[in-house]
Amino acid sequence: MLNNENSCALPHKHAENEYKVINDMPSDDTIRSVSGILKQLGDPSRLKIFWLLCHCEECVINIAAITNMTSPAVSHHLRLLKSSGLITSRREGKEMYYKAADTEMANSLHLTIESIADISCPN
Amino acid sequence: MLNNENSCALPHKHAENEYKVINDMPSDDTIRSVSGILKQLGDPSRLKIFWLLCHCEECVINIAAITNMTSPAVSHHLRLLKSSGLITSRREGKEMYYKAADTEMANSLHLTIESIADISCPN
DNA sequence: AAAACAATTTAAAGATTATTTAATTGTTAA
DNA sequence: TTAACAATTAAATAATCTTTAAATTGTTTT
Repeated sequence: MLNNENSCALPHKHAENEYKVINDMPSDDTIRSVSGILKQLGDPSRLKIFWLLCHCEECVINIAAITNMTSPAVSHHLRLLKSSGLITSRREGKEMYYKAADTEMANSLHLTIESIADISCPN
Repeated sequence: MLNNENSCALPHKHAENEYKVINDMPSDDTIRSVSGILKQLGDPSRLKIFWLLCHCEECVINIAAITNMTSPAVSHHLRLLKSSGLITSRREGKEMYYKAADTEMANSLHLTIESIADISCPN
């Protein structure tokens, strides 16, 4: 058993619970997965797009117009958001419509965003 | 009044509520602020450090040992987390001790992280 | 005061990511 | 089937960020 109180792998011994904490630590895969999701919304352009798509369904050129970005840039971010499972798309004629995914993850992140906005910018 | 139903600034008119949504859109400052916070935890190294510091107080070399990083790298990430207000520090002798800030923001983000981990990695 | 330890800073390298422009694909309407 | 519009892709550039190695600062102990 590694990282227990006897093997004493840590340079210093401080807290009593620190080896228990290390044992409960999320795996690298979990860390990567969670940070991968949060990274999506850590970019202001994508956060703006995601917020918008939480509130209405829109086509690419409208998203570009609303967010002051070019279509290719929007397309790039939409692709990332979609492959993270945060948004979905459908085609109708010439246009692609995007909206926030109807999932626990997307809904939960939407709430988190509003909450952070309230806490950090209490206007 | 810009972006109302008459000025018709959008290339296409789709949803009925889209101009209402645009009017309610968070300011660029708010978007930057929220994405700035989320970006902190969008990096796997910082997420790991923050998770650890949500569960115990630790000194820099222990954090480095636990996360398999060098001290300078840890120091760099600690500085970013601290200037975002997510962690605090205190000196005791030669060592600097870090832990998660006791704020609504830090607590809320901790819950969000655990929630995302549960949703995306249901082990 | 010197030596040892802990942490930070700096500068540079390496890696990743965002944006732009141009070209291309897909769909509809003339 | 050609023209027009919407969206994506590709290549290149620009910008940002992470990590490393070396040097420096701060604190304690001998």
